Amino acid sequence: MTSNTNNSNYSNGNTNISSLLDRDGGDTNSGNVDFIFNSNQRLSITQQRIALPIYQYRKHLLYLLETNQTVVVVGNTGCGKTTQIPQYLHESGWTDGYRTIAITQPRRVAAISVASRVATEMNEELGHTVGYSVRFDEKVSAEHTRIKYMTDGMLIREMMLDPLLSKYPVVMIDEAHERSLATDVLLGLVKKVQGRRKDLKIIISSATMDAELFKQFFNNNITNDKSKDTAAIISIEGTNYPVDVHYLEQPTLNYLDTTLNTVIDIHNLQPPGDILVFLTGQEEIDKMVSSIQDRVDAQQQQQKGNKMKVNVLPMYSGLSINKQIRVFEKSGDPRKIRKIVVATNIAETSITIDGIVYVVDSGFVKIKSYNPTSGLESLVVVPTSQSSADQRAGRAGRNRAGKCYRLYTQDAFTKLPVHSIPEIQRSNLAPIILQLKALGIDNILHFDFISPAPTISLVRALEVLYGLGALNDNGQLTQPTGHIMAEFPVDPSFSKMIIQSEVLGCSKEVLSIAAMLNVQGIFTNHNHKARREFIVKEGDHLSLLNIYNAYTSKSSNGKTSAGPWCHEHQINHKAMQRVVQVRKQLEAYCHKYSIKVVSCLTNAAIKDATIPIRKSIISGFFTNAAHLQPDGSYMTIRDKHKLFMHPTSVLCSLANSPEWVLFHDVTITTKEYMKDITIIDPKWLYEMAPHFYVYEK
DNA sequence: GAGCACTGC
Repeated sequence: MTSNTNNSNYSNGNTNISSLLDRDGGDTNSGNVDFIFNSNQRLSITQQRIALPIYQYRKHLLYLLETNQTVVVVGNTGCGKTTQIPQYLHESGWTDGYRTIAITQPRRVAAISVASRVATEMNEELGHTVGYSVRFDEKVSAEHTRIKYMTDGMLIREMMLDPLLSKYPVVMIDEAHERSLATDVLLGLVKKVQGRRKDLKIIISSATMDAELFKQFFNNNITNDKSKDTAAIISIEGTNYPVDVHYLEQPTLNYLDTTLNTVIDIHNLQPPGDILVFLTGQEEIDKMVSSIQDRVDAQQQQQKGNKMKVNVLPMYSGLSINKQIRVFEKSGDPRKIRKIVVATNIAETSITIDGIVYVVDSGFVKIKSYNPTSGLESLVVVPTSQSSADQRAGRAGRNRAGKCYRLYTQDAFTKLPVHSIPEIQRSNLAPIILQLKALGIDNILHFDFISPAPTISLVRALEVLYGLGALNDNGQLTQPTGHIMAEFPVDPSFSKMIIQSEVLGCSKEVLSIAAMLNVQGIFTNHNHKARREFIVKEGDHLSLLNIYNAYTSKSSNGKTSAGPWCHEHQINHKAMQRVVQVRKQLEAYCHKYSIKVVSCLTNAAIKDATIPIRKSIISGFFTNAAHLQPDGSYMTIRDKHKLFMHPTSVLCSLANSPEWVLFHDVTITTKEYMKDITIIDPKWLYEMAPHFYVYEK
């Protein structure tokens, strides 16, 4: 992880919110166009661009793109690839004839911020020559936009309208080494397009370790003659400083104790410089933050250790924006106060914190895992991969030479997997299989994924899609149901439930429930207090609807009382605003496909309005039905999996446990818990999913 | 009576 140390373009210490965004292009520090060199000399935009490491490779890169179909660009954050390559292509004629370069990003903030940065560099308004396209937000001009930043999910969606990507002479897939689900799908898709469009150029931006994998995936040369390769790799030297990596001599039994001791040792023995600690989750991090603070306080009271003050801060995505921003603020004079940030993996990929000199790596990460047999997704703590560990270490070398303390032995490091398991190998594949079907990919089992999706996950996904009525007996997309389901920007279970709700006359209510379930972090306290204040005895889905309706009665028609109302009921206002936005988008899709938005509450013919709503939910989530057992637990009907009711469910407060329930999802902690649960009549299962449940007397 | 890594359409 060492690289050249003789570059001089380190920036000054200003930090602001734009540091939230982990971008290359030299702006990781100030986000302003004018960033300041150590000589305090302000440079013109042109001078800044020329100073970026990638500039020296400009000609070579353009040459490789002329002579290859695919170019893999390897370069650290900071080398300028994301902001500069599209401009080089634009300047050298690739966008002539009203053509556009597409650059995909795994995250929406990144797409927007890079587009904004590049527009500024080109002295243009955003949305003219340079634009972006992300969910809920788009700034592009059909006529003028030549460089378009977008999320990878958005480009997949565009392919439904234009399968050959005919607008684009070049597609650049950025941050491909992160191997997100959407990136992996996109890699397979663009390779397929390249087979039909020899003129389509692909640029993959990747970290060092994966470059060869990407090259081989796109290389069409079947001979041994390397001069006939159709893919090439170019390495850009980065701007990172060397990082000294330290390992434990003996493995630790308790990585949390070792983390605490290591942080205190660094603080007492090492020169000024901020510390970044990698742990696995919220609870762990909050505890560690107070332990570190307590230890430092204690030793200062005894007048021992380092007299420097500390500013210990947590960082994880569940934190409110205001608290997240504190991580990027200067703590004060770095000689007098040391900032210690305790973070999840969010600090490995999504954000860059300035001024970090020491990294403490626990060696663990919490990731999503999927069990195709039970169909359940859960979160598990696992050791990191080598590339992940190197990425973490690199966070210490952004401003000057740094140190990384790995809380495991060097031997253990060599035994770690080189790469993390790509998301596609640990996810429920039903949503992406449906999208691929809609893109005309018939033989899913033979789709060319860069890393193969597990066959059992594929089979399970096909089975669920068939059960939902999206695929017919021949595995083809049904008309119009399957096509409509693929278009909706939610998982197929949700789109099925929405389509069904029109038939049952309750689409207005079901849209609200779908939107509520699609937004995270609605409740601001642990026990979900508001659920009980808005309890509906049939269960959580209807209680969520009740909360949504109560919220909109406060927020609609220009009323301004929604904020205080949210605060009073311990509901996250930002999350509710997003619910409204998601619901609006879903309703727009309903109008597009002539799905009537009707209410069952105003329909006098419906005696119990909760019944059509609950039946609609079953039509999408019929796999998640469970039956009460004598010991108070539940057993899934499908594969006899033992589950418990989560204490935040409103059904927990009932005197008697309901016999039959439907749950939205499962979380595995001390036990396996069902979350968002609704009481059902088992007869409805046969009614709504006859192909899945057979009636037995 | 528990507590949720990170994203995206």
